[in-house]
Amino acid sequence: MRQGVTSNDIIELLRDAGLRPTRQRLSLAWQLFSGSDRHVTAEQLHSESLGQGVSVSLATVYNTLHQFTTAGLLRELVVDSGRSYFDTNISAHHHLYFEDSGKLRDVSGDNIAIGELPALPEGAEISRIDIIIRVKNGAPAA
Amino acid sequence: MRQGVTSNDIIELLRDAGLRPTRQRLSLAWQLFSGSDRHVTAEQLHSESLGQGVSVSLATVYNTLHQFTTAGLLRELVVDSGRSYFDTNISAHHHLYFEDSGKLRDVSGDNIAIGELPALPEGAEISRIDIIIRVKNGAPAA
DNA sequence: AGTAGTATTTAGAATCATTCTAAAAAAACT
DNA sequence: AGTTTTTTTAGAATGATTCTAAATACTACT
Repeated sequence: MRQGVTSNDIIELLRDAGLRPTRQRLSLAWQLFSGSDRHVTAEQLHSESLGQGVSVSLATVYNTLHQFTTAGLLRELVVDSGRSYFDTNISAHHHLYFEDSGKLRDVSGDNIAIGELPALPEGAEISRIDIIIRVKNGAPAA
Repeated sequence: MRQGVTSNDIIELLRDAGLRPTRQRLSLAWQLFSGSDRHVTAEQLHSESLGQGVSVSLATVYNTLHQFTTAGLLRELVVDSGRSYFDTNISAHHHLYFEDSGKLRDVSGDNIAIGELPALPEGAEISRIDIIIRVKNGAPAA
């Protein structure tokens, strides 16, 4: 998300999503949306909050991440079994996953073309296409 | 995998993987590799075994699935957070995931073209590309 | 501002898939 | 048969996540 985000922008973001601007939601939204795009786990976001002196419970972090996801502000990413990442970049794109470090990096959606798919059953609808390029031996370039 | 698999084929499969043909490995390998391709979870395979009167512990099912995966007989699939699927089809292909039912279906790798990727860091290597097409409202066609 | 009513947060318990542990059982080797 | 090595196992442990029910914070209304 763009730079120069104000706290009013964050309040509005929440209001538009139908979520009351509580202390904890404001703080979490600020962490997620005021800088550049991020990929975070619930645990990460939680300890980041505590580190900044903002007290939020882990349960609230989970609740909030799911609310943001439902509101379309985040995209949930399943990359390895056992933990979920949340991506603040909700535009069409894919991921490079560094297996050694557990880090993720975005890949533009333009680089990948999907050809014809098998016919889907009656009434079925594609909700999303996830592409994960798994990389070993190497950390993401800064 | 092809039809007409004999128990000798299964024994050889295990031997080639450097795994002793124990009662439980034979039984699990038979369930996995004697018919057509499958996508299973550890729990599924475990209760299937019990249902057939073959007693195997859940720990052994997990161990065996991982051994088979390491030996290249299976491919582990992460499709939703919290559980792993194992796919007996190890050729290049992708997946249709039916979110409602949790069922998976193979999609030929030919239908998807990957264009140019961002340069990978020094020494990094692509270990796998996973493509999951998530479908809602609809079960897989028989 | 005060208060009623609803939404949110929270600590801690509960859950679920998975992994670990250390002991028992099975297989292989001599 | 006896010894060594591998495998299996029950049950405990782990770790991420969800649930629960009580406490707290927001909002709207007077």
